[in-house]
Amino acid sequence: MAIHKKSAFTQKEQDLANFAKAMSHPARIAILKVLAQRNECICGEIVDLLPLAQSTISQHLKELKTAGLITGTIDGPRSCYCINWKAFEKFNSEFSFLFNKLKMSNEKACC
Amino acid sequence: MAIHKKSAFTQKEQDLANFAKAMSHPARIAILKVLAQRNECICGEIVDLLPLAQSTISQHLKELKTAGLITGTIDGPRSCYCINWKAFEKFNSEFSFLFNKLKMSNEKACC
DNA sequence: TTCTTTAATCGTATATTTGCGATATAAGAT
DNA sequence: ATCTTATATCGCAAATATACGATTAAAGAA
Repeated sequence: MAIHKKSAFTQKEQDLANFAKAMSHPARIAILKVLAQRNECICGEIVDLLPLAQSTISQHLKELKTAGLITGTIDGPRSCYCINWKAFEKFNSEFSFLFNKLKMSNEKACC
Repeated sequence: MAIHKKSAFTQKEQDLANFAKAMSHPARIAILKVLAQRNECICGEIVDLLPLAQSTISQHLKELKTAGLITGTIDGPRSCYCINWKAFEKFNSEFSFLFNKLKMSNEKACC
């Protein structure tokens, strides 16, 4: 394919897509669930909860962090991760704006 | 990696992930936007609106349809696609349930 | 029937993701 | 200083996704 054309779309489209992409793997959904359930920051406990190797979990955490869905601070030999609620609010409102609001005026389905 | 471990997660986690995956590309976000804006079913008009080849658009449409985000009916030599609002409602409620509801009891951030 | 139009599918090249083991890093414990 | 524990990163193999041109299919128009 030579070139990815993602940059040919608007920033909002890319932002929404990136957020969705970060959630596009069940392991990452599961990680977010754990982080959301426990208010306290979690680190390697996730490794015990999920059926994946430590390095793989670490990689998923990195992706979530890069995408801005979670925050993470290094705390000695262990790391601490938390849900970035602000990012979810933003996604939720953008998402709703894009689809729910439009739905209001277009309720009738056609096919 | 040999094996994908997606099946090791719950059905809900997989469903959410699949929905998110369908939206994880700006082209598909853009397609959904077009379908949401025009109440009427769109087909090849999308090809004129997006900077991608016809075959690529068709592939994205297929993915959206397979994931259940849109419906499509063949209408002679042209096809008709529409947003599947029900699927979005379901996603929205699952998503909110997973994160917004939990947020209520865990407002304080930790890191 | 043959031509045209519209959209799906095939084949293929390249990019990205997923996953793991091995290794590196960094701080506390001994 | 050495050992231990917890994470991150590297390197690699396999799976998927992205994109396009070429081809196919299917229905209306000529």
